[in-house]
Amino acid sequence: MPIPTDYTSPARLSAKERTLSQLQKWIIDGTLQPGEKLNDSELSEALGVSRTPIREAFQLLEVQGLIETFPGKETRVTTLEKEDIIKLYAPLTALQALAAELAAANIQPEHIKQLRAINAGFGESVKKEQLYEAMELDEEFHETILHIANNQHISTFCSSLQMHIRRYKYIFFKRPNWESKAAAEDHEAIINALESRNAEEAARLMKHNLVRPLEHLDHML
Amino acid sequence: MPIPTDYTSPARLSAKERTLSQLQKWIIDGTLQPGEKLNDSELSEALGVSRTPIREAFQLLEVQGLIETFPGKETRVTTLEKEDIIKLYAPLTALQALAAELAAANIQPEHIKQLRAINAGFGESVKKEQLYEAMELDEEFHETILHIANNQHISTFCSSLQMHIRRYKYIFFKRPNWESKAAAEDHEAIINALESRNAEEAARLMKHNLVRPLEHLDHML
DNA sequence: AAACATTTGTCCGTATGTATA
DNA sequence: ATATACATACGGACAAATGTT
Repeated sequence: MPIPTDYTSPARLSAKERTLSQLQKWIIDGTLQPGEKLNDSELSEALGVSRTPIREAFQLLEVQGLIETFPGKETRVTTLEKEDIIKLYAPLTALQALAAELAAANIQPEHIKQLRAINAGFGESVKKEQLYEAMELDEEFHETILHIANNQHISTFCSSLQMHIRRYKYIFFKRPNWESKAAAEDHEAIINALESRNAEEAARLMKHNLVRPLEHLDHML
Repeated sequence: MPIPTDYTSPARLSAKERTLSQLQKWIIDGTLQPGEKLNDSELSEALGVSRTPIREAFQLLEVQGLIETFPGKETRVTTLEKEDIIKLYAPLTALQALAAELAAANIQPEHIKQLRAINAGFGESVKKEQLYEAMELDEEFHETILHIANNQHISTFCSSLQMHIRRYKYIFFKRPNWESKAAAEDHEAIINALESRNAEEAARLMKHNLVRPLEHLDHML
C-alpha cells in the first residue's frame, strides 16, 4: 500500500477529520485502489495518529460506500463496476430535477447573476480545454442550484452521488473528460427557465443536461 | 439440510451495533426527546458498555441526522420543525417514483404475488384499525418495490428519509395515524401498472400515493 | 484439532478544549 | 483574567474473532 509522503496536516482540524478527508482523496483519485486492503495500524503510523481516529474515519467511509468492513476480518476499499455508474446517474438526475423545480420557486435576481457567472467560467474552461476546472465549475453550478432549492436532504444525497461519480471518472478515465460546450448551453437554458420561474421546464432541462454524460459513456463502456 | 453459507449471520451483535439500534429506537420513538443532551459516560453505564462503542454509535447517528455533536462541547438529539416534514416528502416522492419506474422494467410474476400479499395485509390492518401494523406493511410495500428496482443508492436514501418520517409521526402525533383505505387502492393500482410494465404510469401513481400523507398534514400543522 | 498470527473490537486512562464562576 | 468543572478527543493496551498452518 503506497502511502504518499507529501501529506500535510491542516493544524486546526481534528485528527479524525484530517484522516477522513485524506483517505477520501486517496480513494477517489485512485491512490488507494479498488479492492485494496486497509490496515488501521499501518495507516495510523503513516498519518501520525492513533488507531482511534483511523477507525472513526473508517466508519464514515463505510457509510459513504468508499470502503467495506468485514467485522473481525478485514477492511477493503470498495470495488467498482463500470456499468454501475448508471445507478448513480438515475437518482442524481431525479434529485437534481427536483432541486431545479424547487429552486424555481425560491430564485432571486442575485442567484441568477451568480449562476451566470459560474456558467461563464465553465464555458471558458471548456473552450480552453481545462477539463479539471470545467468539472469543478460544473459541480459548483449544480451545487448552487441545490443551495437555492434549500433542502438539506437533497443536497446531502446529491453530494454523496457526485463524490462517487468523480471516483468513477478518476478510476476509469484517469481524468475528467466529458464536459462539453453543449453542457454550457444546457446550463444557460436552465438559468433562463429559473429566471422565469418555470419549474417544469427547469426540471426538464436539468434532466436533459444530466443525460448527456451517459451518452458519452455508452461508447466508452 | 444445507446451511446457507453466503448469508453471514450476525450470531452476536457487536456492542456498537446494539448501542446504535437502541439509541435509534429511543430517538425515533421519543424516549430521548428532541434537544436532549446525551452524555456518553452516562449512556455507557446504562447500556453496560464502554464509551468507545457509544462514541462510534454517536458518529453514525450524526450522519443519519438523529443527533448533533458540537466537538469538544456537547452532543444533543436533533430538534424537529413540524414544517420540515415536507422537506422529507419531496425527495422521497421523487426517489420512490423513480424506483417504481425502474421496478416496472425488472418486475417478475413472483414480485407481483409478493406485492399483492403485502397489500392485502395492509388493507386488513387498515380495516381493523391496527395502525402500527398498517404503517409497517406500508413501509414493507415500498421497500419491496425499492428492492425490485435494484438500486442500492435509492434504497439507502429512501430508508434514511423513511426513518425521519417515522420519527416525525411518533414525536408529533404520538402514533401512526394516517394510513387509509385509499392508500391500499393506490397500491393496487401501482401493482397493476407494474404488472403491465407501464413505467410512466407506475411512477405517476406512486407520486400520487405519496402526496396523500401531505394532505393529512395540511390540516394537522 | 489446536495453537498461531493477524486484524478488528473494546476498555479505560489521559490530554485537550470549552463554558462558567 | 484565572481557575475550575465537565465533556469530548485521543492514545495505547488488552480481548475477541477469524483464517491458517
